[in-house]
Amino acid sequence: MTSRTQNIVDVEVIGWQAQKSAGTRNAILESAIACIVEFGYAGATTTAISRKAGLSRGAMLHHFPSKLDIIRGAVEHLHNKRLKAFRRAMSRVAAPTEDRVALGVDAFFDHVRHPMFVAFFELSVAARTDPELAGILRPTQEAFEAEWYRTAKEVFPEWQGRDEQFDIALDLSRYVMEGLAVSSLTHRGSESDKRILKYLADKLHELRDA
Amino acid sequence: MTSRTQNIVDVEVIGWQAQKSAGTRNAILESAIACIVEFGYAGATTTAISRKAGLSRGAMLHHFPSKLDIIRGAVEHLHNKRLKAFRRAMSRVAAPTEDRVALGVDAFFDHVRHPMFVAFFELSVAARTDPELAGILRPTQEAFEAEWYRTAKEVFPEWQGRDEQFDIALDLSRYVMEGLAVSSLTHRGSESDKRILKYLADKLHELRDA
DNA sequence: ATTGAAACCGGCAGCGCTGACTGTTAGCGT
DNA sequence: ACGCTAACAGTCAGCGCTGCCGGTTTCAAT
Repeated sequence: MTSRTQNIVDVEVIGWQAQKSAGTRNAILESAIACIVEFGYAGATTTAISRKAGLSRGAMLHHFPSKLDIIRGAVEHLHNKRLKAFRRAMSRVAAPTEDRVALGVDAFFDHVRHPMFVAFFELSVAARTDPELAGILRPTQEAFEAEWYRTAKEVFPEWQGRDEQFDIALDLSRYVMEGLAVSSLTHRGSESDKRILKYLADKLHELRDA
Repeated sequence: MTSRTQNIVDVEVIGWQAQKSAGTRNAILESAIACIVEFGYAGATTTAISRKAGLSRGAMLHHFPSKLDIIRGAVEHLHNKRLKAFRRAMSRVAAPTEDRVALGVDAFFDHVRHPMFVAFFELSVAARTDPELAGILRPTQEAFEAEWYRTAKEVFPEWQGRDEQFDIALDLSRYVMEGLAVSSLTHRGSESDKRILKYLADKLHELRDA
């Protein structure tokens, strides 16, 4: 109870009441992400975003002067959420369990099936033909990729010294699971996911023990 | 010479001179595909398509009354081209060579790096949030996928009887190479392609000889 | 209580895209 | 030679999206 009160006081001190409309910013960014997932990047218009966020377009443009500002904010927001989710998942994998490889595969597959992945995917595809969006996205993607490699090395120390095999394992995992995810997005969801994931886990074990 | 004259006569008989504007239809469809690759599906406007095709918008709308008609035609056009290219590539793989698996990997990787794949990819992504486009695309995708499985079984008869391994090999190939291709589209081209492709070929050999 | 800033709303103009229209030219059948 | 049809050009209205501006309410500070 004390800490909760303290928390409220903190909020009141740091940001004054009106600042609570940081919640509005948050709602706008969440809405933008939801619209990208639901309507695609081209269909994520400012009208749709403001409506789903529950305020008028004019009010939204008060917080974010232009559409690109919204996108910029949404990318950053997504990046933070994705990093946090990824670290949480990885901390579970890091625990000393019998088969951490299988856990890692499951974790990464969960990540790749999450709506956040869909949003990043849509953004990436749009960025291919939109240099401005590409400029926004590139640093974020590189940051996540670097974090991914770093964390993977950290979580699987037993691979130390077999860099070649480890890199292959990471590439293989990434391509198989991203390919799988993209396939299930564009074509309809497949039925043979389990089979190929089991094969992938087998091969990762081989690469580790070779 | 005779055959050439005969040919001209044939053309004149079957299709009258004005029918040569079937070439115009072809140019429009090629332009549509090029625009999808260059500007993305959302950026492939009728204006851009007509300009790249070298005629006025009004003239283009004479051949294809609506934009969706153009897309329909472009999808069909793409499908035919892709099937032909695929069969040509597979006929080379079918020849009795020392390592047909490696040839197959190379062939499919070429296919996946071809602009046609980019076009289909853009269309697939757009179709995720565009039911009408999805309706156009689905039969085509399924037809190609079916042809892919059929041809693969035909080209690699030595796999006969090991259906389980064969299906895994096909899924693995597809996901790895599509994942690779998509990655090189959205992120920048990677440098470790060769390494993972070599690993893939190794594993395919194992699956064949296991 | 008054003032000022910030959150919010509604409306407006500009722009690009689509689809439909009218007008022009060239080739084919009779 | 004549008329018809089809390929082509150019223009127009309608529509949706973006960005901006004026107006209103709410809240904190003095």
